[in-house]
Amino acid sequence: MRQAKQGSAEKLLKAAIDLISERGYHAVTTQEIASAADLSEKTLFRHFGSKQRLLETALERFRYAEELQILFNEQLVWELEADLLAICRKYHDIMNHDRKLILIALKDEVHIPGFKERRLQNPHQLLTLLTDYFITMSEKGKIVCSNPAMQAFTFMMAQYGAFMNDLEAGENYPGIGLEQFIQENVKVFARSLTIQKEL
Amino acid sequence: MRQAKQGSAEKLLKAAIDLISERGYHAVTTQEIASAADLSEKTLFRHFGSKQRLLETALERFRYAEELQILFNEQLVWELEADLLAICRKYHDIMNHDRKLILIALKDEVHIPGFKERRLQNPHQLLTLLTDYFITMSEKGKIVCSNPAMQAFTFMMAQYGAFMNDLEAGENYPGIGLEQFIQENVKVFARSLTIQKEL
DNA sequence: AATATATGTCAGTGATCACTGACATTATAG
DNA sequence: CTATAATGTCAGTGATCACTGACATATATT
Repeated sequence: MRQAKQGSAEKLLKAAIDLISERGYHAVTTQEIASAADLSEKTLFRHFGSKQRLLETALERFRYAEELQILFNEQLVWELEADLLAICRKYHDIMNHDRKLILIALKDEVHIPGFKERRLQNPHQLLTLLTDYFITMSEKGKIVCSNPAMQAFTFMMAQYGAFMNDLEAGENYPGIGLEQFIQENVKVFARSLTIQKEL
Repeated sequence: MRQAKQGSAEKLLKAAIDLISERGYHAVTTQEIASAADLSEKTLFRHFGSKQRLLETALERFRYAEELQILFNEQLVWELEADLLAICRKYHDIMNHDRKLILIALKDEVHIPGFKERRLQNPHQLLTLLTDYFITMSEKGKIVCSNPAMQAFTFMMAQYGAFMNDLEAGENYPGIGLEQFIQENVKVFARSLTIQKEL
């Protein structure tokens, strides 16, 4: 029955993430989590010892930032619009993967040590990589970029806003989809960075 | 003792907002709220009847969108960069005023009817007003704007992202302040909208 | 002084919840 | 067949929490 144990723990973790991300830690009972996993409450406590420990274990599933590194190391073509598009898509990809965990962190009724730091690792890394990208592009003479760090941040914030908007309510703004937004935003940035300022 | 009653209800509402926005509805007890307001738990229940009703009353404090309307009606000078700056500042002003309520809504462990709608009223209105502004500016020949609604949305998302970033953790990104971000973002947009696309 | 109003104290109720111990069941592995 | 591991059932325990009723107190108005 070894695979049975594995399966049970997984089911419990998934149920916990699903329920807690929707309704919050304190609003979900251990009984509910166990039922959602088709297991008894007893099994939950045998596996994790406490409700808090269950959540902590669940949060360790948070995705790390390697994918982003790979993208920047290998998949860029040094053509502004194409690269920004690729970066955007990877960003939303990663964020969507962690969707429910981000929701839990947002509600954050429970303090889990080190979790906030891990959550922030991705955006921080993206900021660094994007800043370096802008600098290099600037050196290559392909863009005009007076303040790379700030412009990288600005670009990131737009993505973050769109993600949060989508996360919170799905369709707050009828007729405006994420993909459309990404394309428009990339265009705005590309246009702004590829021309001389002449006011 | 009429002003005393007024004062007590206010104190309770403020305490409720403060505590619940920080730790969530279920994590805060009525006892704590009462103590924070320097009143007895009994007084809380005499005023509001239930914990839920207390929160509902507190959330009715949500600011309405008149200020935004006034800004667009009276305070624009039809000069892109100046207007975008003014709009940004007013936006963050309003959002910051509702900061704690937005946090509560984000955690949203309690379903309060009609609250989500009220919360979304502001951004929706801003989107409409900003779109109209872009259209008019385009007609005046002051900007080149192919897709006003989408570009207004894009501009808004950047502001929203920056606000949420600030809301969540204050100083996630050392050395980058909100005001700097606003200025840079306005520049990026202004540059993108004031030139011909020539790719 | 008399009345009304806002608040406090205190002791308690009933519900819920995280968590436990004792014991039974099922399945698998050796 | 037997030992072991995973799960279930059931009946709890102790703590916490929203909420209440009875009664007292303080203050202000008339």
